[in-house]
Amino acid sequence: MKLGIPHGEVEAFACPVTFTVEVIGGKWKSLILYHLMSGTRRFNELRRLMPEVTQRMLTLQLRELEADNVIARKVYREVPPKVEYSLTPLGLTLAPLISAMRDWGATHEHTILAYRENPKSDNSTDK
Amino acid sequence: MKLGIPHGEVEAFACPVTFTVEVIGGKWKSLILYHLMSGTRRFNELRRLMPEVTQRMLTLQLRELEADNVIARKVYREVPPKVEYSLTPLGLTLAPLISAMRDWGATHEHTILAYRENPKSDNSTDK
DNA sequence: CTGAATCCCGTAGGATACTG
DNA sequence: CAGTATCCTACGGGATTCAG
Repeated sequence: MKLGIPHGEVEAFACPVTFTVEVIGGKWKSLILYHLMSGTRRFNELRRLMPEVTQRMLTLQLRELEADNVIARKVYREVPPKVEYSLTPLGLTLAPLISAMRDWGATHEHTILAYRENPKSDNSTDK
Repeated sequence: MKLGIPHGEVEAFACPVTFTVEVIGGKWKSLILYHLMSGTRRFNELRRLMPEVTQRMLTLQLRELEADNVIARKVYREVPPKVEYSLTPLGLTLAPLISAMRDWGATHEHTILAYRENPKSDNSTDK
C-alpha cells in the first residue's frame, strides 16, 4: 500500500503505526498472514482458503509481503510446478498482532454488526 | 472499507481477521485511533497531529469509525463550534491492538526499510 | 472552527483469458 | 499448478470552494 512518501526515500515515517499499516494494510495481507501462521501453504491452498480473493490480487499481495521480507516464497522446479509460501522470522513477529486482530474480531463482530443495523439514536442527551 | 458482503446482510464474515480489517483497515483509521488513545481530541487538533491527512479524508474516516461505535463524537453548540472525538468503550478494546502495531512498527521499521533498499539476491540456494 | 459540496484523478482491485 | 496479461471500473483520496 503506497503512502505519500516520495519513492526511493528512506525516510522515517511520521508514526510507527503508519508504517505498520503500510506493511500489513493491504486489503488481504492480514488474512494471508493469518493463514500462513498455521504453516507453509501452497498457492492454490491459499486460494481455497480465501475464495473471495482473486488470483491476481493474491499474487500481488503475496509479492508485496515478500518484498518486505515478511513472507518467503520457495519455488520447486518440478512438473507440475509447486510454490510454497511461509512466514519469515520477521513475519513470525507479526503473529501476535494478527492473532489479536482475529480475537478482537471474533469478540466484537456480533456487537458491531448489530450496532450497524440499529445505531444509537439518543444523541438527544447532547442537545 | 467495503468488502464483498451484500449490503444490509448481517452475515458472519469468513474470518474474524477480515472483519477487524474492515473496522480499522482504512488508510488512516489506525492512526486516528492511536491519537485518540491519549485522550479526547478536537477536530483541528487531529488535523495538526496528522498533517498528511486531508480534511475531507479525516472527516470521512472519523464518520466510519463513529458508525462502528468505535469513537464518539460530541458536538458543543457554541460559537465558535467545538467538536470532540474520543474512544468509546468498544474503541478502548482496540487500544492493545493499536499499541502492538505501534510497537511492531517502531521495532522493525528500520530493518524493513533497509531490506527494501537492498533485497536479498541469494535465491541461488534454491536453484 | 468544523465541517459539507464539488470536481477530479490515480490506482487498488475485480473479471477474464492465456501460458510455462 | 501457479502464475502473467489485459481490460475495466469503483472508490480512495486530493484540491478547492462554500457554509453554519
